[in-house]
Amino acid sequence: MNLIKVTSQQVAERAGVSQSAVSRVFTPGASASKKTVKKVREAAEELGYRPNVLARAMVSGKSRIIGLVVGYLENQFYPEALEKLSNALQKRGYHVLIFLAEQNAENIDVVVEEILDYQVDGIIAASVSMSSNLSERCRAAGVRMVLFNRSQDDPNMSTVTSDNYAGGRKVAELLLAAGHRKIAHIAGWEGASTQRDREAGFIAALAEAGVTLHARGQGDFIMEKAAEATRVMFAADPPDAVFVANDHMALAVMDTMRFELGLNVPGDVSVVGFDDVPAASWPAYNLTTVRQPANRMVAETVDILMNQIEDNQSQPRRIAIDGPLILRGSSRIPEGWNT
Amino acid sequence: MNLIKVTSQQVAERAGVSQSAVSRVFTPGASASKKTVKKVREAAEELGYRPNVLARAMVSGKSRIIGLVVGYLENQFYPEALEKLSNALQKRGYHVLIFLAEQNAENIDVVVEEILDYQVDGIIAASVSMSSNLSERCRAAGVRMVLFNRSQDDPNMSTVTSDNYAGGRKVAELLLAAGHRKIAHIAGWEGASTQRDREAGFIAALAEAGVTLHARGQGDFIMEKAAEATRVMFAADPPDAVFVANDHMALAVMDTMRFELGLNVPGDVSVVGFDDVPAASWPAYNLTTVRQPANRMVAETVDILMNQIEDNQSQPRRIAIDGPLILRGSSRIPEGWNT
DNA sequence: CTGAAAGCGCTAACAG
DNA sequence: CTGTTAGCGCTTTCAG
Repeated sequence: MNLIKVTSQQVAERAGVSQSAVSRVFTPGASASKKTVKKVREAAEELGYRPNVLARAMVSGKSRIIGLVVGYLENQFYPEALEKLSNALQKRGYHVLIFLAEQNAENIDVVVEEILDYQVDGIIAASVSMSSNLSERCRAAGVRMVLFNRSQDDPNMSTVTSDNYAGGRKVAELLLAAGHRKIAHIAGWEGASTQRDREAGFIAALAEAGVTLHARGQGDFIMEKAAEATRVMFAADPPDAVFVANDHMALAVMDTMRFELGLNVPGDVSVVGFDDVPAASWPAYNLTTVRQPANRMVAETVDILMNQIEDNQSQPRRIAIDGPLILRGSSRIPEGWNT
Repeated sequence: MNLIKVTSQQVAERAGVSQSAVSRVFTPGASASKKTVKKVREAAEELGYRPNVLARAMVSGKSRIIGLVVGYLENQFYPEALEKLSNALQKRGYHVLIFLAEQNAENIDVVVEEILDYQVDGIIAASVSMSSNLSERCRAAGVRMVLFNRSQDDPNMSTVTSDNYAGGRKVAELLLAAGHRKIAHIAGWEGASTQRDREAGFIAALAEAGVTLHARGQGDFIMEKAAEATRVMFAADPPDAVFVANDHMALAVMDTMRFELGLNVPGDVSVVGFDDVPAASWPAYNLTTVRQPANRMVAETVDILMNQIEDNQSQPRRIAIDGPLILRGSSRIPEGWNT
């Protein structure tokens, strides 16, 4: 049917035109007469020609590759986000070079360098922290970056998150309204802005009601650690409500309560998570949570990145999208709340 | 700290050597004197030079990019596999260009062409079916492909799966040994080899014991469809055991049984899945299942692909790795089985 | 509108 | 071991 590799030169010969004519036909926004286009398209079709993206990237300086750095995929929020991001980017003619980086500062440096080696047009870093050093490195290389679901103080860096602070507040308000007063928190990894913001909002709203945290455990976004924190917490003075920093941990927390500690959720204790991952709505958990609006987060992320790539003047943006509280069965329902 | 883009030429000038000397220093298995190496490395360090992978790919014909096609990420088996694949490949100096393809024949053609445009060295197709037409196209382009967790009759195509037939048998043997006789199956998408093989093994082992399928539902690997199939199945003559074609559906099946139909699992009905995804071991489900040995599947996949890339003579291989039955609490335990 | 020519940044012979 | 010389396949001036 065709040769191993067909070049524009070969198409040109067959079509009886110059090689640059072929290039023009395949370059969006170039000029060629109808006749030329026809001849070239036919020849290309016959030969099974497709432009070599790498060669194009070399000369144009645009690879149409986006580097995507992801911390880990165990938390269902990330596969979902990855899928949406990749689709949105594909739709715009970009493709995704994926890099999995352990949450380790050494490593992330290496990863970013490797990404840069591919002359990517931009980088999306999901749930990874970036030293300003590194972001500086990218800027020097002319590569734009946006942080997804992670914020950073550096005002030069674009970030897209849900409004974690407001989300934390909503959880506190719900728990308070439901009459809880012995309210505990199981925290995620402290290095994450999501953790800090969620907890800050949560604590602030509690404080406004004159309530202080009854207990606090450290789960680091890891299921097993969250389970252990739960055991410890309930071995001491048990709370009557627990806000877990994300759904992923909350699932483990609920399992521990029910199957190890023999507790009834929400009868003995209310549990609220954050993210609204698919498993949160599974009947076995039916977890009350704050939804992170993944679709809108993805849309914003891609928009910002495209703007930065296409318009060099475009300023960094920092966006926090409000996410709704999803009231389900793992928490006591306050009287008079319209569910 | 450094310029926008540093070329080997600039390093050469600074180091006082030729551009090709610089290239040699950065080309594994090239020869350069200690002195040259030192001078070049220093100059490169000072300038922040890193070779342009794309340019290297163009001339060498090797991009060190692997195209990875994935159907969908909702089933937890795939994020896990993706993570392991990507890590294994990174370890060998390759990187992953990821493509999400709906399970749609039209679409997959487009996706493969796009992948080819990037001059990838190989393709891994996870849970996607490939027309022999397409695989022919890849071969013509000199690109090797291996199918992950999906088999195909085409003997020219390398495939890596778990031993789905044997797995199906194991499930039947377990259910039979536990005394079940009204045994049902909720199937996945019929287009998938995994579905066909699992069911074939299952049915064969039942038949050997003189047992025929009590009922059969169609879930297409989709949670909601599996739930609906469960409702229909129990509205008729209820089975006392159900083999669900994968864990992802089995979770929904269990939830439907327990929370909608008020059934006790495994008291009223045993449920067995396939894959051993993380959620299968969560206490809320505690699902008996057949494990797909992801680590070994990934290792084999990468091995085969690397062999094909490095040794052009290398023949296609077709591998099915045996996976153990993981006995948990969602199924009745046969007397005398050592759990 | 079109062809000729000049590279993009790098590797791979080829002489020395 | 090292520098010189060709390109890899393509886009992009530049004349015409």
